[in-house]
Amino acid sequence: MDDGLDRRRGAGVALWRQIQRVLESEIREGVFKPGERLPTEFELATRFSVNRHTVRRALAEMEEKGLLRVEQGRGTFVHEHVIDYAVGKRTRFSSNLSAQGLEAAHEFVRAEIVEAESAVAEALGVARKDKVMMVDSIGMADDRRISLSSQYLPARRFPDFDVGFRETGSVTETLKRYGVEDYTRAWTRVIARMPAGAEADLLHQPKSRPVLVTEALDVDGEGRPVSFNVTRFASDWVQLVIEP
Amino acid sequence: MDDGLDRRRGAGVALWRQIQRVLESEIREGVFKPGERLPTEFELATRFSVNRHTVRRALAEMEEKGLLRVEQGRGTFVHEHVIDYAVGKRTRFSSNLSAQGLEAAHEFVRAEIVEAESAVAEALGVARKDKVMMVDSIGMADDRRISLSSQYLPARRFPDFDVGFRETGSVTETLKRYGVEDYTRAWTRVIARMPAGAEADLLHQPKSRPVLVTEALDVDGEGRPVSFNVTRFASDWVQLVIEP
DNA sequence: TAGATATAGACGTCTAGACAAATATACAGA
DNA sequence: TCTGTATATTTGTCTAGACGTCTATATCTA
Repeated sequence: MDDGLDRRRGAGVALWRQIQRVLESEIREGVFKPGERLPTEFELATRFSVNRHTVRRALAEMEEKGLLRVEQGRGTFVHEHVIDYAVGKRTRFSSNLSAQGLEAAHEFVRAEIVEAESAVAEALGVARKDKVMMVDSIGMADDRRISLSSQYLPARRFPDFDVGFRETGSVTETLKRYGVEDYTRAWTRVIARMPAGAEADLLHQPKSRPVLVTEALDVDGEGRPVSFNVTRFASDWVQLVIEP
Repeated sequence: MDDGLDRRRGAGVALWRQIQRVLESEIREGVFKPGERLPTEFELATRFSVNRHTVRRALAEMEEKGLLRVEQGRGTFVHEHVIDYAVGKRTRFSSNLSAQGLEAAHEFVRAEIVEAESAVAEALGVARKDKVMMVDSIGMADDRRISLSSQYLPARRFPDFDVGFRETGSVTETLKRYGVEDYTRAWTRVIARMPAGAEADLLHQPKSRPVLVTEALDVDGEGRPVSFNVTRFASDWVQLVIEP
């Protein structure tokens, strides 16, 4: 049976590159659809009559190109639509998603009045141990969990913020109730790291996949800190696009 | 002798990751300097008492991160300074390099009056088979060859352009002799491909390393095409930074 | 019925060896 | 002295096998 490979030595194209080419064209042609699991490494090795390591080399290249998501213990999946999440002056969760035809929602997780620890205090311009409202929520794109946010707001300025947020499901709408008609992004920091167990659980993702973490400050029209946000994005689904 | 590796199974960090970490910190600490060849895979495998494939896995990650240049048959080298070559409205070879503390120069290769073939004719807005001046030159950054350009200019509008170019070594200065006080970039296209044999020779690079090829049109103040450029950049040394 | 445990499935790591391909170097001959 | 050829060096490819690690599913027990 012809597996489409030119096995001659000196043919000039490594077997693993040929396998990559065949699989990439099958993805392009819709044989494997976004989100769908590819045949296992063993199955592909059998199909192409090559060693499993040869197949793994082809899959590794495709993963590097962003075509595949490879998950230990689960399988190899055709990558689905990666969300371009714009981070700029007017970073907005909902408009970021609706611009890409996705339905945005927040799932409230919990809210808590806590004492500001140092990074939070410094960002919000409050004293250490001042009360801040911490609101945890999950960002949904269509039916997928793409982010986990911890939002900190000065408790005195925004009492019962969580109540309004649960009612409106929108940060922007809730802030308006406190007279903050608009806010903008002061700064954003970005790192990548592995999620904590609870984070992975809340994001419905494996512990072995990284999260993209942003720390950001939003300020009101007078430049006063409104909220400090720590957001963990599921990095398989979201890429940040930095707008100057 | 302690090679710095925790070989216990279940230690949680793969051997190849540990090797990568050791080598990366040695590069950071200046044990291996930019441009310098690393010990061979065999030597590293012996040093760390691991299989050569394990070393190759570490080196592959470092290559992917841009830390190393790996050349079949020659060796593995610490990557040197990669030039950020800004491509925007005012793309200029010399200012791109001097902004990074590098000395820019062009080496004239050859000039020839040729008949415009279709891509050139279309870009310059001249008839097929109209005469155009084709000037080949090599772009130098300090003492390194980073680009090979074929520049096409309408021969009637810029007669003997090559003479002025050889005298000034500057496209901008030569164009001023013809009353073109300024020019801007109309469009740029970018692809990557493997070089032809002659291109690799002229760039002093192996045939096995890709080139980044830009096709670009420069226009004068009235929007009239001035030159059409095909530039092959040595992709090991140059990355394009696209400016809107 | 729910939770714990065991098993199966799938990818990840490491070793090992053989041979190919590209480049560098040494040597021979004109 | 220069060119061509042979050899050595170094990375690249492919096979093979064993075992580790993570996840999913099935089964057992309370």
